[in-house]
Amino acid sequence: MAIYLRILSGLDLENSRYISSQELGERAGVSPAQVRKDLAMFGQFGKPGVGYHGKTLKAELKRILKADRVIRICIIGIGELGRAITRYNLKRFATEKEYPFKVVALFDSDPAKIGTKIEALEIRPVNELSQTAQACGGVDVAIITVPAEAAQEVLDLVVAAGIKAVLNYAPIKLKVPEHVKLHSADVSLDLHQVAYHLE
Amino acid sequence: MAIYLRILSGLDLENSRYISSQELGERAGVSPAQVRKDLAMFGQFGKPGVGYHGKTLKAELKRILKADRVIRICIIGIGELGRAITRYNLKRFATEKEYPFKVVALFDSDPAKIGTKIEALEIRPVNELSQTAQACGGVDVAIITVPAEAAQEVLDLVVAAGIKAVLNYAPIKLKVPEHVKLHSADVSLDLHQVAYHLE
DNA sequence: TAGATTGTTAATCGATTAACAATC
DNA sequence: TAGATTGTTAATCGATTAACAATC
Repeated sequence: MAIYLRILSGLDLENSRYISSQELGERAGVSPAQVRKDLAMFGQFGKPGVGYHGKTLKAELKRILKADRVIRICIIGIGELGRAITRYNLKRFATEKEYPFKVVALFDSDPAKIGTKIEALEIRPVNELSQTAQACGGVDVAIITVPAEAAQEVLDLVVAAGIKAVLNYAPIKLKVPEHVKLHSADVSLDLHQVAYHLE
Repeated sequence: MAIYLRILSGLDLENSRYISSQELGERAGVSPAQVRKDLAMFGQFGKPGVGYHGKTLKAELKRILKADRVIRICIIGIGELGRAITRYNLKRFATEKEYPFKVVALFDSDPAKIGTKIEALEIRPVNELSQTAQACGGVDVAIITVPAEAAQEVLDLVVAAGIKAVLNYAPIKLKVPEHVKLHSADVSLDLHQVAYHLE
């Protein structure tokens, strides 16, 4: 679904712009039938014979993806990768009117880092995650960029703080309770994946 | 497959250590049947009644995943993310005896960056990708961490240089010829994905 | 031998695609 | 009206799981 929103965001949507499942599918790299099925899951947004009204569909997708409001994220583990993701998100949020992800808190366990800042955002101690998240007005999504050894422990803190969605970049398989959504991305697993097709 | 190798690497493999599809599946988060099917694709590595010999299976997996030799990677686009991935890989390669991915070249288009170094590795101009890759002894995998606007152009250079495997971190859908393996990872798409499950 | 676990085949499940009546 | 395209149902495809003979 997110890919459709991105495509619509990248398009010049005059008021009269309609887009067919055919065109949307081509741009997204999926079949027209797939597009129609995906969208039909959430309602009847299309008009037979013309397609989907661009502006309307975009608004609907934003609603469905919760991208019609600010989504508050925190980043835990401010090493190279954490720093990169932090800067990337701060910049996009400041620059792009439509980018809904706002970094609201940073955490690390290293006393030397605590108190230092990235842009205007201070790094806080990870063991105070729950209180800090509360104090800064709530966190929707946590991004974990700590070493593999610390990841499960950190994730448990995240769950305890009541955060319901997590993106994990530590190269390890993590356990979460049913009600928490976890997605893991793993650079070295991806590298193996493509390397496997060599020769 | 890569996940099985990681699990075996994390295990203390005495010579008498055998592991069953049951145990391997539990650790990987897949069914025993799935494990057996995956492994059987590449040969008969198991012994009925006992399971898979740890050391042997690990060696086989390394061979299959091409992880029994150094895999040479280059990183194109040395912004925050490129720098983070570079440092991460340089460090792992230097530290972990078994980590097969060696960063051998860095590229950027910014004249201010060209000639500067990360650790001992100099940043080279991206338009000389082909020659530089050749000169430094060949590149197996390219990692693209340039802005979305430049990604397709850079990928075309990568393909022209004869590189057969690419990891893309730019938030855009790229086109490659059939014979090139492309895998894309996308932080903001992942964020939308988990955010979608909020509430 | 009895118990365990493989590799593989058959059965199940889910996801993708094709097709088409409805309709703009 | 004729042409286009939707939403949905039926058909296809592929992937996962169950089951079991073979065998260590």
